[in-house]
Amino acid sequence: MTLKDLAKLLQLSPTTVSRALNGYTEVSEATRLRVAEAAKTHGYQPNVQARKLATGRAMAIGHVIPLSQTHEMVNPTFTDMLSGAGEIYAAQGYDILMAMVPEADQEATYRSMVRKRTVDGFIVHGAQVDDRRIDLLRELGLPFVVHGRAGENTDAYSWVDADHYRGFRRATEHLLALGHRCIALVNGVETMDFAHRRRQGFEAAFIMQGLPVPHQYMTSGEMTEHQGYDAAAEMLSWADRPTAIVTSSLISAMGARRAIEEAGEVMGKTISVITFDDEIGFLKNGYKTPMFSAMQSPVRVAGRRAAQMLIDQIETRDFAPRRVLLEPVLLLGPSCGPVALHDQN
Amino acid sequence: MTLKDLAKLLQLSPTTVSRALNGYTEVSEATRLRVAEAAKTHGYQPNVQARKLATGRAMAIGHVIPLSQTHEMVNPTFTDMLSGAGEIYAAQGYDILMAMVPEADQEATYRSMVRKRTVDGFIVHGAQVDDRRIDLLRELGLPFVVHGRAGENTDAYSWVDADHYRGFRRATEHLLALGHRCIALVNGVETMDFAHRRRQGFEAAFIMQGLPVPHQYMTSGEMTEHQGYDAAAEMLSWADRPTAIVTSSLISAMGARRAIEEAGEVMGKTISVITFDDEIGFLKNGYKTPMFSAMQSPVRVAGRRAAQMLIDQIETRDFAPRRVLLEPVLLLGPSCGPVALHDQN
DNA sequence: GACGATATCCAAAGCGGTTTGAACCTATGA
DNA sequence: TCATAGGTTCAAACCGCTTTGGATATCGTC
Repeated sequence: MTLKDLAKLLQLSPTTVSRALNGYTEVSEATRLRVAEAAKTHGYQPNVQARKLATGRAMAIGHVIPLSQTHEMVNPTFTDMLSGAGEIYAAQGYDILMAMVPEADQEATYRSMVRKRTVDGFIVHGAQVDDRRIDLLRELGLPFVVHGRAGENTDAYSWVDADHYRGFRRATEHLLALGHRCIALVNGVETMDFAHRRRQGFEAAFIMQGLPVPHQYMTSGEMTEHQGYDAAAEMLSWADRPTAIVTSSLISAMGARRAIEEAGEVMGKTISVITFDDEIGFLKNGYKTPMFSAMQSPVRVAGRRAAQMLIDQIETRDFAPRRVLLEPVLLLGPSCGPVALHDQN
Repeated sequence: MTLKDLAKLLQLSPTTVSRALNGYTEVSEATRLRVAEAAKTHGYQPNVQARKLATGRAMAIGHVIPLSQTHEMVNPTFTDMLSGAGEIYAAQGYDILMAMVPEADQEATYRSMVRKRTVDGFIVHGAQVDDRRIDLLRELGLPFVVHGRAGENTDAYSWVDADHYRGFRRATEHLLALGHRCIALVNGVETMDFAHRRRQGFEAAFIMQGLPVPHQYMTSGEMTEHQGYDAAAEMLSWADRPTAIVTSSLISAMGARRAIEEAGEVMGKTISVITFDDEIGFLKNGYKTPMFSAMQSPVRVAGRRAAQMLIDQIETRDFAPRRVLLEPVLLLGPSCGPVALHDQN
């Protein structure tokens, strides 16, 4: 059942039928209804490829996911980000065109998607402090929204990001207020923009109170269980070990907790832990009550916001930069306590 | 730069240029080279929409990811599965069209993708024991490959799956050989086909040795850290507690380990743990040495196999069912030991 | 009654490829 | 020498939709 068939059936021209179905005004209400009804009863479904060819629009959004070169690993937050975005796309008739490619092939992937006209815009994942993709995409001309930011100049493109700086500053201030001074940071890889901002927030908390930044307690790496474990185990073996740990993901926090327990310490009593929590589906911070004190910022929400922002740009053709900064919620759980308790150490 | 432009430039007809680029034989080698060169230097890239319209092929594979109705959560293995498949797609010029939709909307999503001709085939994720999607897809007529299987009748469709039954049987036999008799199973949701098979494997190990199946130690649920923790914590509080635990995912195993340590037990000494490990990127079973004894079956490999299988079917138009059963590797780590040590309990 | 405005509809020309059917050469064999 | 076959190339139709630029009918207005 093509448009032509339907038109013939209705004794109308394809033009009119097309217009009737697409809500143009130059069609009488009567025929519009007639067409709509016929379309429904005959199960007419426009051929998407043909429409794309005619309109030049792809009705699809490109998501190019970087694979970390070292371990071909995908950041687990990506799934939830995408499912958030997917809700919006589904509602507005856009498809998700996905590619998971190593860093090195990214530029080629973007270029090819643009040349092939296979998407109307991009969501950029895994923004680095110094991210060449921003310039590339500006050059390519399609609208895009960055999940995260890339370095200092954040005016020239659209983005949706959590306020990692404030989150980590506030978390650190919270620990300082509890009397902690030896606070460790188990951060993500700091070429990633979000990790860079988190580190700055962590440092700012000390600086603003005139305290020295505890560089000796600051580490960074891929956010795995083992990273948290190794970092915590190492530092807990020191004579001047930290009394509190700030981690960058729930999964590192779980590793840190393991090291803490193995060292015979008690989380929340002798060692405090606070973590960032993206609230991804299969890794909950506790079940009924929270397991860790945490800065929460649901990545699913970021996905929704980014998707809507991009679609708005595509449909209005207004590519002026837009921004959304999401404030993490500071959730107090049982994993933090005052420093006083472990004085005797 | 369209085909027509290129043809004019070369003083050839669009027909010839098209044929030259697509490897038809009715073109002399000389002109083929000339065309190829011109295409490259002028950066000609065929318009995908136009080609799709003309050929009727979409050059895209549909991945419809089910969101668990309860928590809108996505199985974390999916990312790695997809990145495995992505390698194959990229090499063969296929795109990934993705949709994450709640159970309830799945049928509609499949139907719409088929009607809109937007994909050439499907990969089915998250197969259930009783999965209506199989019949639906057979009815829809596009080729598809199931990641996993759906119940007993596995002849009528193509699939790629790990041998969950054998994996769990062998793991359980291993524990039995170590003298364990009170063995717990912390399984996934058993409406999922893989979880169902795992349970059967677990039971078979007992049955084959004439031992009673320890139903009181068998639980199932969403495979989260908390699931592992809760199940282990609960059972360890019993008088006749288990001496070993088989878990369905690394993440549940981590929860179980937490409960074990909190209970003052020592994993691998007083309580043994063995787990299934999909080898997903960000959740490694240990770093240099394994953390858990495990049945390993990399989901990334399953992704590659499934993708290749599907593409073969699409390109040969031979939809006869094909199957790949992947044998899990049994990896012995420090989390398992003989039962003798905890006799005094 | 003529005219412009408005509402409604349509033929035909794209969009950018693929594919069918035929034409044109050139070499081969009778 | 001519028919035949094989190797190359092309014009034109087609895929199914959108959109441009009228055409036609209706209506109010002067």
